[in-house]
Amino acid sequence: MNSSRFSVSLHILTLLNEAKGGIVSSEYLAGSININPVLVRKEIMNLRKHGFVESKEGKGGGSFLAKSAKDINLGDVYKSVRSSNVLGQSKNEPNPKCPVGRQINQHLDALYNDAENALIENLSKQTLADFASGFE
Amino acid sequence: MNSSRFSVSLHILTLLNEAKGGIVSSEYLAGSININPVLVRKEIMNLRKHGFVESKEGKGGGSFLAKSAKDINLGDVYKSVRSSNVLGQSKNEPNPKCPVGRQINQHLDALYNDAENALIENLSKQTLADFASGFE
DNA sequence: TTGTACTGTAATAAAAATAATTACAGAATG
DNA sequence: CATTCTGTAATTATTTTTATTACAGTACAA
Repeated sequence: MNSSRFSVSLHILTLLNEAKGGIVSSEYLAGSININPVLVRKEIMNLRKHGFVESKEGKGGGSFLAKSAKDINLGDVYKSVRSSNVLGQSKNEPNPKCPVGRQINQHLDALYNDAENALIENLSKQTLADFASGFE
Repeated sequence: MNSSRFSVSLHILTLLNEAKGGIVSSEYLAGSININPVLVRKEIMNLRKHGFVESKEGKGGGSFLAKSAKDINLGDVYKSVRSSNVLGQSKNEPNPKCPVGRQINQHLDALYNDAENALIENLSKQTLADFASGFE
C-alpha cells in the first residue's frame, strides 16, 4: 500500500535543508537518493503542492525549502504523501453473504485509522529541523 | 512494503472466534475473505507458529483458536505478521558519497521504528475479543 | 481398508503496484 | 539562441503480491 514515497520526500527535504536556501536540481537530488530524476520531480510536485518547497524552472533552476525547517512537521509530510492507510486499505471485497465478511472492512478501517493516527501523532513530534540535525 | 497479511489474519481470527471453538476449514475461511485457500493456509501456518490458533489435519480438519480471544492482543498479531517497517524499509541504497545519502537510512530507521512502536502500542490496547465484539 | 475431505507445501503463473526510461515542450539564463 | 533546467506524459521494466495447480500426507468413517 505504501511505496517509498515518504522516504524519498524526507530525503529530498533533508538535502534541501542542507543546501541552506540554495537551489538544488532534481538531477542532484536523484543522485543522492539513487533513484530516477523523474520520480524526484513527481515527488517535488507533491511537496510543492503542499507548500513545503518551491521550484524554479529554466537554467539554473531547481528546488528549495519554502519555509524554515522547524516549521515543517514530519506528520504533515507523511500526510501529504499518504494515499491509503499504512496498515493496508481494504480494497479486498469479502463475501457479503458472510456476517463477518459483510462488516469487517468497516471495522478494520476504524481500527486502522485509529492506529495510524497514533503513528502520525508520533511523527508530528518532530520537525524537519529535528530530523536533519542528526546529519553533520 | 505491506501486503494485506494483517487484514487477512484478523479476518481469520474473527471468524474462528465467531465459531466459538468449532473447527473451521481453510476453504470456508477463504470463502468469507474472498481470497485463495492456499493463502489462508499460509497465514494460518504463521498464526499457528505464534500460538494464536491450532489446526487439525485430515477429514473434518481445520483450525480453531488456541486461546481465549481476550488473550489475543492485536499488537501481537501485528508483530507476528510484520516483516518490515510499515513506513517502508530502506531497501534503497542511497549514494554513499553524499553526506546525507550515507547516513539517511539509519536516521529513517530510527524515526520509523519509533513511529511504528506508537502504532503497535495503539493496537495493543485491543484484544481480539474487543475487536470481534463489534460483530453481531 | 479404502474412499473422502481435509491440511501442508512447493512450484508456477498471473496480476498489480512500483519504479525506470524515454521523450519532448516550455521556462529562464547568459 | 544555445543551454540547462523543470513539468509531464507515455511506455517499458521490475518487483511484489496473489492466484492457481498439483500432490503427498493425515484422519475419519463407512
